[in-house]
Order: sequence, then C-alpha cells, then structure tokens
Amino acid sequence: MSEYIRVTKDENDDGTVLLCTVTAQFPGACGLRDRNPVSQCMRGVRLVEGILHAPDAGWGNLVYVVNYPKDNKRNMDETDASSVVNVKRAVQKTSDLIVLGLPWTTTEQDLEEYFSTFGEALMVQIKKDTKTGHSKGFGFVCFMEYETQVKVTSQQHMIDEQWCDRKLPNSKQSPDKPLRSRKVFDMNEDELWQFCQYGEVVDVLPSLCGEDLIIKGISIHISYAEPKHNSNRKKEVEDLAVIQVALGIGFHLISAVHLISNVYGTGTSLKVVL
DNA sequence: GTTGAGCGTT
Repeated sequence: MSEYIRVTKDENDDGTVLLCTVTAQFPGACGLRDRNPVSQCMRGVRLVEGILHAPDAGWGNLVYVVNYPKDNKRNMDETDASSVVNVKRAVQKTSDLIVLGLPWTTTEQDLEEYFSTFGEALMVQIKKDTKTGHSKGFGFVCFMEYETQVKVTSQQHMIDEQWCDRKLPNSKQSPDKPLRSRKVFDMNEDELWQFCQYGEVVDVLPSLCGEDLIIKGISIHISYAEPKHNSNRKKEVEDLAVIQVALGIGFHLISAVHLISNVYGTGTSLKVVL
C-alpha cells in the first residue's frame, strides 16, 4: 500500500521487529510510537533490548512514527547539525542581479538611490564604455538582505521614467536547472519520489516551516497546512515533526508527509516549489 | 554627439 513505508517485509513470528530494522531506514531512531485509534493519544511502542514489541492488538493498520533521542533532536549528529546551519545561511544568501534597459542617462547614484528604497544595497554598478564612459544601459546590484532581493525581483521597476528588467545574471544561474518554478501541492508518494531525484533536503523542522530554503540550488518552500479539525494537535505535530528528511533516501520525507497529513487531515501537507 | 537586446575591463 502506498500509504506505508516498508521497513521490513515481515515481522518476526512472535510479533517483534528489531530496532535496527527501523534505524536502517531512519538513522538515529531510538524507537517508534503510534496513535491509539480509540483515544487518539500517541503511545510508545514497547522496546526491550533492541526489540520492538507489537501493541496488544498486533501491529495492525496503524501509522507508526519514528522516535529520536529527545536531547538530541536538533543534533542527531554533527553533520546534520551543520547542514541545518548551512540551510539557514543559504536562505540569507543574496546574489547579484542584472538590471537591463536602463536609460542612458541613469547614473550609479540614481540607481543606488532608487534601490535603497527597497533595502540596503551592497553594490550598485552601471556598465560603461571604457573609452567614452557612457552607460551601456545595464548594470548590477547586490542587496544586503535576501528579503530585499526577493522584493526587488518580484516587481517591475520604473527607473528614470523607463521600465527596466531585472533578473539573475546568466553567470549566477545553474545551467542544468530550469528557471521556472513548479509548485507541487498535496504530493503523493510518486511525486515525492520524483522530487527525491533533485537533491537533498536536510530537515523538516517546525522552525523551518514557512521558510524558503535554497538547498543545492533548489528553492524549496515548506509550510504546514492549517489544522482542519482539532488545533490542539498542532502542538503534537510540531513535537513530532523533528523528522530528518533526506531526499537521497526519500523515506523520511514521505514519513513527514504522512505524519503531517495524519494530524492535519489529508490535503495540503507539504508545499514544495522546484 | 547615434542605440534598446543583452550578461559583469577592475
């Protein structure tokens, strides 16, 4: 069934599953929990000496969530921790923008003055003819804050009474990736697998939800859907959402989607923009 | 002294 992530083909005869079977798919996992179908409460799967024991009613048709060590949530290992930091940095990283179609008379001062209304610019330049010093009608700008860059790239610009174009310079674009964005809503497993081929997503942490991430040159927006029924359960999902997502493996992202849709109801669960 | 799609003298 596409709803489930298979970690093992069959449980043992006595209804047990080895923890190492789970950790093979979810590195760093220390156990499992599931939602009691009656009380809707989360409960831990009994773990004795590395062996997971089925609930009294058997493994059944329940969704099991992977547990990670509590004091280690954000720090499953050094590599992962630094990856998260890198993601945070990637979010803030700005890039030069090329500004085309400038009036011949526009100076760097004019340009700086215009763009400073959006935010602080680190660099503004207009390309000029080396001999004559006349403007070639295009230039570059780089902003301090990524938010400023987003603002600037998301609207048109009238500079000295002329509409100008602004975009990422060719030199800053990754040649193998399409520029246009594709939005994927309500991803099913097949779509997730397609997504998995693009690269590596480090984490889906509550703190990252709502943020635009740029990971290995791929823009990814991760957001939670609004709770459809009981908003108290939102806290639970945030608690549980410390799920490592490694698109190279794929399973983790799928499990995150399951987790989130279980709590918020099926529907929009993860929004991924490619 | 001109021009109007483009891609960065350091």
